[in-house]
Amino acid sequence: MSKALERRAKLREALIEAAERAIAAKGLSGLKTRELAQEIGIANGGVYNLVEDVDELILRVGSRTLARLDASLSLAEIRGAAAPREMLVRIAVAYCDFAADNLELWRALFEHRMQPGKPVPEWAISEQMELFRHIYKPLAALFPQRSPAQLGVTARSLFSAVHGMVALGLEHKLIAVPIGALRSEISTLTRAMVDGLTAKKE
Amino acid sequence: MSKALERRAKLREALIEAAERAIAAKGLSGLKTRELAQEIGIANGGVYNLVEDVDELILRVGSRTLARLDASLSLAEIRGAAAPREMLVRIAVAYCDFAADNLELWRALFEHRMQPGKPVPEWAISEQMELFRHIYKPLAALFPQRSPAQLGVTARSLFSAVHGMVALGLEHKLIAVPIGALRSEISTLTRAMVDGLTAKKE
DNA sequence: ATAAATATTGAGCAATGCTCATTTTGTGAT
DNA sequence: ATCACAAAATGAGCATTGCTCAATATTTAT
Repeated sequence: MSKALERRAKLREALIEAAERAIAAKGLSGLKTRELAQEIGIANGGVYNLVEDVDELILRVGSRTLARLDASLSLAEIRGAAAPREMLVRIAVAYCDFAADNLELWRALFEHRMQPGKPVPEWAISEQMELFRHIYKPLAALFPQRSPAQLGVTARSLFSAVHGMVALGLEHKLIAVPIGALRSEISTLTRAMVDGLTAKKE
Repeated sequence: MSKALERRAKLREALIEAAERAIAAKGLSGLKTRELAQEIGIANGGVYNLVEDVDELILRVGSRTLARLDASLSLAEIRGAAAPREMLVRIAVAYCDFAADNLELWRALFEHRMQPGKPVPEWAISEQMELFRHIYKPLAALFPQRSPAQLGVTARSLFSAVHGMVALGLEHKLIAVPIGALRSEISTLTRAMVDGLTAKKE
C-alpha cells in the first residue's frame, strides 16, 4: 500500500475518533466539521476527502457505538448461565446501563436523520438488526413452538418496549429517573412481559 | 384590546399554524423562519416579534399536537366501556394510530432539543405529564392495593414501553412495519404486560 | 395636529456544510 | 537527480439559516 493511502487511512480513523469524542462530549448537534478538521490537523475541506458526508461520518461513529453495545450485551450474557427469563432481564438491564454510560453516543444512534433524499445505507441497517440477535436465543428457548418469523416479531417488540423505557427514562426533558429506579422498573416490566407472553390463555 | 395587539395575536396564531403545516409536511428540519414569514406576509425579522425563538415556536406547535393527542386518547376511552385491561389496550392502539396519522408532528414532540443552555419551560413538561393521566385510571382499577406513587411509576413504564414499540415500528430507518401488524403487536404486548404485572408471584 | 411610544422592516452578521480552482505533494520513467 | 504527470490537500468562497438591530413606518395620546 502506498504511503499516501496509509496516511489517508490513518486520517480517516482520526477523523472518526474525533467525531466520536465530539458527539460524546457535546451531542450530535455539537459536531462541527471545522473543529474536527482543526483537531486532526487538516484543512476544512479535507474532511470531504476522507468521508462523503457528515451523514457518513455519523454513521461510522454509530457503527463503533453499535459494536461496543453488542460487546456489552454479549458480556452480560456470558457472565454466568441463567434461565431464559432472567437472561432477558439481564440483557435489558445491560442495554439500560450501556445507554446511561454512553448517553450521547447512544442517542446519536436514534436521533440522527439522513439529509433529505439520501436513504440509510444497507450496512447500517443490518448492523442495527443484529441487535435483535441477543434477544432471539432466549426467546426461542421460552417459546419453542413459535416459528422463526414469529420469534423475530416478538424479539422486535420486546426490544422496542425496553428501548422505550430507557429512552424516556433517560430523557432529561421529562423528570430524569434515577438510574437505579430505572433498572428495577425495566426488570419488573421485562419479567411481566415474559410472564404475560408465556401464560396460557384462559 | 388595541388594534395593534389584536393584529399581533392573529399573526401569532397564523405563525404557529404555518409552522404546524411546515412540520407536518416536511418534518422538524423542514421548518424555516423565512418561509414562515413569507407565508404569513411579514418581514423575516418579524417572526421574533411574535415568538422568542424557534424553540418556543416548536413548543407551541407541540402543545397543539399534545392537545389533539389527548383528545384522541379520550375519544378512545369514551367509545364504550371496557374492562381495565382492554381499556389499556385500546389506549395503546389509539396512541399508535395517532402517531401514524400525525407522523411528523408526533415525531417533533420527541425529536426536538432546546438550544444549548435553555431548559424546557415548565408548562411544556407538565403538558407531557398529563398524558400518563389516561393510563392511570385503568391501572388504579387493576392494582387497587398500589399507592399513587407506585401507580405513577407503573403508568410511566407502560407508556414508555408502548411508546418504544410505536417509535421503532414507525421508523423508516428500520424496516417499516405495516400499521396493522404494529397494532396487533402492541395489543399482544400490552395484554402481556398487564397479565404479567397482575399475576401472583409464585 | 403633533409628539411620543410602539411595531415593522430588511440589510446584515455569524455559523456551518460543502465545493472547487489553485497549489502542494507524491510517483515513476529516464 | 530531474522532470512530467497524477493525486491529494488547501482554504477562499458559496448558500443557507437563525437571529439582531438601526432605521423606518405606524399607532396612540394629548
